[in-house]
Formats: sequence, C-alpha cells, structure tokens
Amino acid sequence: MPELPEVETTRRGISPHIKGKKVTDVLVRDARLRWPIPQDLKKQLQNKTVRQVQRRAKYLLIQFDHGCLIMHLGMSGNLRIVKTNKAAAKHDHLDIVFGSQCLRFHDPRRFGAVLWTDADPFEHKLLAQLGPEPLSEAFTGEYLYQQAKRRKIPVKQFLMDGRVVVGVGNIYANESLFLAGIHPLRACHRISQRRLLSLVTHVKAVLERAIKQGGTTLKDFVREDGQPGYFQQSLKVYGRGNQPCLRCGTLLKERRIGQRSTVYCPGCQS
DNA sequence: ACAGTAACCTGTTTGC
DNA sequence: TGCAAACAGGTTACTG
Repeated sequence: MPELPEVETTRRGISPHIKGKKVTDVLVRDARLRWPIPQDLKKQLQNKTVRQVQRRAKYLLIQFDHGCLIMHLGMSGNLRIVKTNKAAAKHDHLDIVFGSQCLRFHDPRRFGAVLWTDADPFEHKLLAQLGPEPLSEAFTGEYLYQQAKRRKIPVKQFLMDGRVVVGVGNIYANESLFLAGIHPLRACHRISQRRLLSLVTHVKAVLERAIKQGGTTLKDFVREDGQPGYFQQSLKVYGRGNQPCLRCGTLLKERRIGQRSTVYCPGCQS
C-alpha cells in the first residue's frame, strides 16, 4: 500500500490529533510484525508526551519527551485515529491511547514495524543508510546522474533502491518513468543527464500531486479518518496493462522487472 | 561494491 | 463451483 505520499498523508492526518498529547495506555494485541513490537513499549510510552511527528522515507517518527517511536506501514498497514472504546477489528495490532482517542495500527500482512529508540532516530540502523528525500533539494539531476553512472541495473530497479532515493515505490516508479518517457528496462548508466533531470522533475511532480490528493488507494489504504486517497484516478500506467496509452493509444505492456509488476508504453518510453 | 533472489505474511484474484 | 497457484503498495538479508 503505502509509498511516500500515503505515509506523508498519514503523518499530516495523525499529527494534529496526537501532538502535545500524553500517552495514557498502550495496548499490544499482536506483537508479531516484521520485527516484534518491543515488550517494554508500554513502560517506555506511558505518561510521555508527543512532541513531533516526522517522516523519513516511508518511516513515521513519533518523537516524545525522551525517545522516539519508529513506525513503518509495510505493504498493508494503516494508522487511524479512533475513539478508544471502538471495538478492535481483525489485524488491529496496536493501540496507543491518548485518553478518549487512540492511534490504532492495522496491518493484515504484518510487514510493518513498530520500534523504539532512545537515541537519534535518524542514526538508527534502518534509517542511517537511506538516500535523499525525493522532495528535497538534495535530489537533483546531477546527483542522480552521479549515482546512475556506476550502476548497470534497469532504471526502474535503480529508482526503487532506497539508497539512491527514498519513497519511490512500485506505483510511482511506473508513473514517473512514463512521464519522463524512459523505458523501465533501460540500463541506468545509459541514460543522459538531461533525461535523468527530467526523471527527477517528474518524480517530484508526481509525488507532490499524489500528496495533494491524499495518496493512492488501490485496495485498502485509508487516511487517519478512514477516508481513501484519490490519486489512483490520476494514474497513467499503473494497473492499466493491455489498455491504450493515454498519450499515443499504443497498448501498454505489463511485465515483471525485479519481481515487481511493471507497466509502460512501448511507444512513448525508450 | 554490485546484482539477484528468497524471505517475511494474509487476503484476493486468476486459472485450471 | 472448487481448489491451488499467483500476486499485491515494501524492505531486509543472504548468496554469488
């Protein structure tokens, strides 16, 4: 489910509900996520106040007085603000309670993560090696060119590598490559700097537009209030295999690249 | 350092 | 219709 726009949508949604609020209880219904939820999480969070809700890549960072909660939504996770007395549904694994409202973590596939650190979260093992934020000034055509020239993998896999740039998952990689007119299988070191700059521009544009529309809901992504995102209405290629290209009418091709379904236009992308 | 693959898990869709 | 295989938004860890 969640790529950067969905995580950012979640961050903006939950922040006003929990910032400045004090944790009154923590309920772990199932600790078995990608890594186990720490056993002492309740002891760590109890009576602590949320100071900031940040995002790095697809990680949500909930900063408390002391320490930081690091959360990842994995493939199927979402976070909602619900009344504390609302009955828990299947796969509602964790509640962080702030009095009458609580932050509820739901994740059927359990690829998500909930971790705790007392240190600087940006130095955490999972975050320390990550590439630049795509919407930051550090992500430029020159940067991508320097990275691309020493790699030989297909550009789509390159673009989805978190050490190169973070937050670009399968949906937005497909969309960005279409908008930039670059074939997803093209070796990344055989792309001109000019075209890589175009790719950078389109990655930023597509992510910004998706955030404005509250993310993409293909199946089960919901915002903190349970509403879906609307960007799927704007998708040009993802999920449209064998349908006509919206720009030139050629039938879009769908194939697997690096174990991920990839859709592109043989006419527009080279 | 890089490239490729398996693995984590459940739910839904696809194909025989 | 029923059952099994394939596939789904992500990322780490391991192999060569």
